[in-house]
Amino acid sequence: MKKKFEKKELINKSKDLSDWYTDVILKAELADYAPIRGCMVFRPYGFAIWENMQRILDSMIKEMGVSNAYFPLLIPYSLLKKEKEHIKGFSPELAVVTHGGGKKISEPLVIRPTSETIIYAMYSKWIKSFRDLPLRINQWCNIVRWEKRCYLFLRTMEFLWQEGHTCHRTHREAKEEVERVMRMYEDFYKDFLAIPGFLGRKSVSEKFAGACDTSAYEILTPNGKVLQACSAHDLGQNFSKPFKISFQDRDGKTKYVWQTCWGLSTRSIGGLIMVHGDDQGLVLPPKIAPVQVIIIPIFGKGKDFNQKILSFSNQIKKEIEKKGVRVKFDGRTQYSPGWKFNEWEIKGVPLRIEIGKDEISGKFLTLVRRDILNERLKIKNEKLKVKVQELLDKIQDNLYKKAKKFLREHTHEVSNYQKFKKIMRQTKGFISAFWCEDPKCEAKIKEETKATIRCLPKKAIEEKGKCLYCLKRANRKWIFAQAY
RNA sequence: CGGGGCAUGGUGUAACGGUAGCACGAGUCCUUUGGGAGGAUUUAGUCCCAGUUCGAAUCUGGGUGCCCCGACCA
Repeated sequence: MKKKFEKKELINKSKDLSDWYTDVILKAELADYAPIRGCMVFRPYGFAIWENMQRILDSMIKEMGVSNAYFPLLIPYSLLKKEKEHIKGFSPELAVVTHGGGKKISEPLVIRPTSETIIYAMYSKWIKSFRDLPLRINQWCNIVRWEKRCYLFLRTMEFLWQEGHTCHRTHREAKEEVERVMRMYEDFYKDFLAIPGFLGRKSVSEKFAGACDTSAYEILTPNGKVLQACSAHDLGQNFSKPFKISFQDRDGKTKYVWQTCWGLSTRSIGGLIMVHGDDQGLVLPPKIAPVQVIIIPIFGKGKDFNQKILSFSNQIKKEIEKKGVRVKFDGRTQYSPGWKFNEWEIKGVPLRIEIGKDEISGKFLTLVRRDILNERLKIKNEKLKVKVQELLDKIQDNLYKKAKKFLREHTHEVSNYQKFKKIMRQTKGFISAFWCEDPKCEAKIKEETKATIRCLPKKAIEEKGKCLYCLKRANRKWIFAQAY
């Protein structure tokens, strides 16, 4: 049947990803533009996604033994200056407070672009002995970076994230921490957001300002560009020296601590939207969907009849709720069932239950999966509770498999630079290729193809090969892609 | 920040320098409800600041915001 779309018509995802992206965010009521350049408002539905992510990740962080704390939003400029690479990396995007209480203040205060400096100023006070180590703290907060070009969720001037900051007695311990955290992030992305990706180490030119080593999880979006989904940094002693975070070790000697920091931001919501969405709108993985099941009544003639529909729907809702499923009933009478179907499809609710005359008289229910829209499932009433959970699990699983398939189809092994250029011009995606690890080759490749080094995969092995660009000897295959 | 485009009710659009119109939405009432319901009725607008002009949505300058392409970034 031909649909006559008049309201909330979505732009085709495949036709124009970036228009679709903005459109679906506004129409699904995830977010809206704020009256401040580059800033966005998280609307309740969008914020609920973030709250679910926070809840899950927060418990994972705590399970690792890291505690939450909170540090100030404002950072004295002098503190921020202490680590040279760090200030150099961040100074172009700082928001600075110069006036307070109507007067110019003597030392400008910076709104945190990240909290290393303010946190480490405190750490130097708190750490005295090897017995104080490891010190592992996380904070959930907002960040401001004066970005030139903004994009809902993916790049806004203010964003929300968690940042973990740890101090260790040895470099080895710090490195282990980075690995542990990256494993946690990978699990989070795969198991909850259903997003596969590449985990690995950054090249020198791509690492965090002030880190000696950066690890990241890179995910693929439908247009072949990739997103850095989160990262963890081995800071070495780059910060502990200028910030004087030192301790007396067992041997009586004073040593500087070895540090790590790691973060995951609301950018991940942008990735989630892009990876799973389709022409009908959002498709949310059940594990993080604010509403997992939507019940839509199909009213008819007569008060008694509609009352029956209402009470039956309510009974179904309660039954499902008992199993801990997030379920909502849309009893609005001003909209037709068809209108509601479309509405909740845009919002990406994983499972829909329709309740009308057939359901209240029969012994079955009608269910529709968001990831397979053209199929109406008939479920026996008594099997509902089991089936709902089973279907939610299947949807979660299916979304991951689909994304994984797309990732596999868009990951290429390439040894020839001409072919590399051709892929970057056409489908893009991830390219695995030998690189001699000379930044000059890296820069040239970027200039000529827009592809940058995303990471050296964790699973990479030592092999013999030739650099994609200069043909000199190379020992490892790196992952290239065009970044968002 | 460099290059390009755009800005009209809540949304999408129209109007030669001369009456701001249409559709959707929203409000009220009635009839409807298994894939974006219908009728009646009401409602609301030229992004901001200057300038040109008898007269500006329209022309000029500046600002702001959004989109696209570059540089930067989680």
